Amino acid sequence: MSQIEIRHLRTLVALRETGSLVEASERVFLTQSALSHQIKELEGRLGCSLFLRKTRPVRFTSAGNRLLELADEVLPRLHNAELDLDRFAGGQSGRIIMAIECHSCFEWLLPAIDAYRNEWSDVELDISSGFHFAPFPALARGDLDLVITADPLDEPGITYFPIFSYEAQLAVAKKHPLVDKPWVEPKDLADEVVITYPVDRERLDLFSGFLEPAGVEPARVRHAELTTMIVQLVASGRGVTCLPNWALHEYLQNDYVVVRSLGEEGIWPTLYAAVRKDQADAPFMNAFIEVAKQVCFANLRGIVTAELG
Amino acid sequence: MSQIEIRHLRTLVALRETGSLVEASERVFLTQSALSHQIKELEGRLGCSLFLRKTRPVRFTSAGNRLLELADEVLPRLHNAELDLDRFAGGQSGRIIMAIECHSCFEWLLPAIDAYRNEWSDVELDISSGFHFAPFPALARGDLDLVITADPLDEPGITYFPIFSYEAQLAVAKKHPLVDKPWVEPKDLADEVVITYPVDRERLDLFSGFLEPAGVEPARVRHAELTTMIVQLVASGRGVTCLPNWALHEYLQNDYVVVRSLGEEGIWPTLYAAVRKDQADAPFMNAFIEVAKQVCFANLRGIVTAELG
DNA sequence: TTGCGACATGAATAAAATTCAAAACTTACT
DNA sequence: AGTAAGTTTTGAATTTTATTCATGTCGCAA
Repeated sequence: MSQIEIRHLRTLVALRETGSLVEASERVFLTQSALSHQIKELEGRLGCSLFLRKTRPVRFTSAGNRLLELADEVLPRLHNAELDLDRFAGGQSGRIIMAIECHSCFEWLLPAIDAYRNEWSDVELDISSGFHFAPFPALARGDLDLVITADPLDEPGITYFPIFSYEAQLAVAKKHPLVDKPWVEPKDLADEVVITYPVDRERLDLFSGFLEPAGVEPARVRHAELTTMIVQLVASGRGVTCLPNWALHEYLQNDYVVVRSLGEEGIWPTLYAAVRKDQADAPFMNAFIEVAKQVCFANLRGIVTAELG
Repeated sequence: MSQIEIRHLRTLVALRETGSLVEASERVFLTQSALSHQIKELEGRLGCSLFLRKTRPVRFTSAGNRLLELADEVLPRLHNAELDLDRFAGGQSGRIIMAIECHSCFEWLLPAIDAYRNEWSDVELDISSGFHFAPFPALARGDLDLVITADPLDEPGITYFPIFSYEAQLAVAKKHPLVDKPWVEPKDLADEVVITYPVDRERLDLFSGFLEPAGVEPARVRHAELTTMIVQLVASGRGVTCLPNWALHEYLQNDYVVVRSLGEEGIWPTLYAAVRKDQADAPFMNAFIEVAKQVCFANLRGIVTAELG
């Protein structure tokens, strides 16, 4: 089947450059005899001779020249591929396909990706929208490489890097009765309309970390896609919402809404980058997480450093 | 040293196309075990894994994808080269570097080359001007592939194909005394100025086939490069010359000169194409000789079919 | 659980590439 | 011509590598 091997191309190139089997053999770190056998066998398989040996330097036949042409096309590409692979092997390059559990995280993730791409231009980057339902199996089997999550489950083969912590705050209209309370208790929301992103409750701090533990169900849950839309509904008194403090910051500045902590201590989720163990030490991956942290701390108001929980 | 082999690229492509080691192994005519070993070893050498096996179809890592990219660049080129080499092996293609001993032969050789090139466009063709002195050693060692000669020496490893025979005729001015003789004898030229191409005497029919056997030396030998120039000198009575009848034809038509045979029978050299034995049966080579003959018989007046001498 | 399909593994085997040692050519020089 | 130096060829021995065979393991679905 496969007649020609890389080895043959290397031999022919060495032969072209040196002009004799003896010198070519030094070049490819083989004995001259090996080269003689090697080429003889190739010529046999190809059915034509590749060069004429009775001259110095050797003369290539048309067939030999055709193979040299092939070598000139192939060997540099091979070399480049090997260089790239060395970088993959050294963790200098790789692929990061991400998914986010935290809906508002797009706001800082996109700038983080942009910043990272400047330094690590040949790392393949993408955000996958396809694995919202079950990101962890996808991460484990390699469909994803990084998941932004607030719930570090203790899965084997997954490493979690903390990014930052924030307060999940309740936002209410300025004239809302809860404004008078220093903080919110779960039962305060029993009669409220709660406005959320259209995602599972487990992925919402308000439910998973506050209402469900207390067994409280709000009067109604209403969905909106965009953060501004949610805040607008809240500001006009159609309900309350729970958002990260850093996402609410600008609306607070503009005096649209009032925010209160959930419970006396407040709820302080931590965002983690979940990564497969085999990539956890790769420089390109660590660099991404570092860049993400830097971008967040530079741009988001109200977040704090997190320790590994 | 050489990490990646063609075989590896083929395996990866099969794997991409089938999605599993089992099917890929059928595709490359190996056992599943062989592929497992092969890839494991490559991964070890490269220092990174190439694909994730726990999924169907298998997922390639960035390194795996990089190798597939390489395969897509390399394998088609390899295939093309193999197709070309098949044609070399089958004698459907090759190289013809020619030299001519017969100085006037450019006149028919160039049109012959043009005609041949139409049909055999990827045969490498060239006329070498570098081996006028010793074309046969050059032919034997492969610097040349074809020599046009009138003297088929019995060299081993060389095959001669006759192209055509012609008469080597003496051209003289219309008022020259020799016009009165039906043919020329060697001694008739003892007092003449002979005009020739500036080449060795052995390559001139007049000397090698007529004067030297008779031990006659002309009064003077004068050289000119171009056939027209030679004929002009002859026409104006500055000397006589010997040229192939087909080269003289047009001047005869125009009544510039008169021609006479050398001896009663005339001298009838035959032009041969001398070819190395290993190329003597190659279709591309036979085709060239056939085309050359056709072109000659179509364009040259006065030539006759030759038999192998 | 069990069974099935797919991949991994280790030892055995087959195949190959390479080396060694010697011979056959080539070339240049005397 | 004869010889010496350098180069390629050759055949057999050897080493290395690729492949197979026979199991073993793992994940997944019934």
